[in-house]
Amino acid sequence: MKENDNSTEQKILSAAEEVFHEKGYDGARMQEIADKADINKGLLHYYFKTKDSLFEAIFSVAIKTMVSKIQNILLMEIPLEQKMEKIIDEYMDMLARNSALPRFVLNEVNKNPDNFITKHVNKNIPPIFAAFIRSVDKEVAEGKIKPIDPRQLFISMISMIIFPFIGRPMIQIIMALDNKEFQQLIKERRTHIKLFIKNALRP
Amino acid sequence: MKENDNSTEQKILSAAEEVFHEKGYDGARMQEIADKADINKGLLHYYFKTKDSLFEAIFSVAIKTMVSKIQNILLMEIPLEQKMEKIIDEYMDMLARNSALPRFVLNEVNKNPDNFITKHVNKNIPPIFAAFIRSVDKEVAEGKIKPIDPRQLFISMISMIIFPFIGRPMIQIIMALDNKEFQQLIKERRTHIKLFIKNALRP
DNA sequence: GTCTATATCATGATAGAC
DNA sequence: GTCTATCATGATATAGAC
Repeated sequence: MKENDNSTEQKILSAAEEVFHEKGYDGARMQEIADKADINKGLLHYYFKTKDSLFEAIFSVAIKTMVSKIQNILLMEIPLEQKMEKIIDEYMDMLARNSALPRFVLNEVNKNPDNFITKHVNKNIPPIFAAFIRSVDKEVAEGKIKPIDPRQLFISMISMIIFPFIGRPMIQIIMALDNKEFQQLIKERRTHIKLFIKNALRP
Repeated sequence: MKENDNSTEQKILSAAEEVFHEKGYDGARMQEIADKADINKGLLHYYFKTKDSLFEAIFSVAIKTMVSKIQNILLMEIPLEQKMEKIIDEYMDMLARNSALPRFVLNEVNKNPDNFITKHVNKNIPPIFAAFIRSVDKEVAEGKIKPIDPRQLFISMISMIIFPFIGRPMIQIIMALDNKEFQQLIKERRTHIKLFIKNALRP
């Protein structure tokens, strides 16, 4: 990193990340970002001419955080079960540190899928996923796991990992959990997901 | 229903539902709702004095749609497996008809959990969920299913049902699916989820 | 680079004619 | 009930002094 972490630009980016992640593009206010960065609106516009340009800076990092980790693990030359366990562990670690991230990204992508594709999508994602399909199909053919649609398996795994962070307040209400109890549940969750998938796949 | 479906109020509510579900509270514009209802802003404010009051009308229906179905099924006196299968079938049917609903509700609840609790939560939800816990524990004790934390099981089931509707554009990109292929995947999904859970739980 | 002041514009909301 | 016209506010963005 050649930038000073306490540089004005860095303060702006940190503040903007916080506000955009929490409130989304529509709910975010340039004034609030300026306040949180401890500068005034004029200076904020000096660094980022428009709200859009500031948003793009935040969003591109967010989308990268969301996809690159999975992408890297999918590319590793390790057995399927280890691959899935690694995704579960590392993705849940990342989400525990950035719990507002998935809601933010999924929302903004939904609001403007085309912009998302043209500006932010890595063209070699589908081939990487195709490799996942092949490795599942191979294990099925070898009788190591029960027959299953690899796409459904992948969606189920991702769903079980991400959803609790999006549905948190609802889950807490339904199950009458305070914050500490919810944290504990999340902590235990990676073990649950691994075992759940393993059991579902056993022949 | 004693109301005329083509009454002005009904046209407003339909338009508002569409706009709020799609864009959320912050992104929704009274002008767009008026346009979609084919009236002008003045008349819109005559029926609903503030944006907030109109939002509340839409949100209270949305939250009810999200929770009442599960609630009703959980109250039925049927075996656990049937209960879960019924939730999967009926919830996926409902979401297929209202695909923007979960993102909308989860987002707004997240933005203001307290308001959600005080205004919209049915106080007897936690007891209903406690009954689900008991029925899972019972089946575990009888050796009919593998030992499992009922809360994790419930979260996993709900995650697998709801997430695809929230993560749709991302899933389509990663898997390179067009709209028709995605619809087909969703159609097959209920079978997948039922079998996946059944397999995971078999002793 | 940083600040204050201001322009510009969009949006929610109201007033009043019909 | 329905419309047009208008207000008041607040948000993005710019201009210009230091």
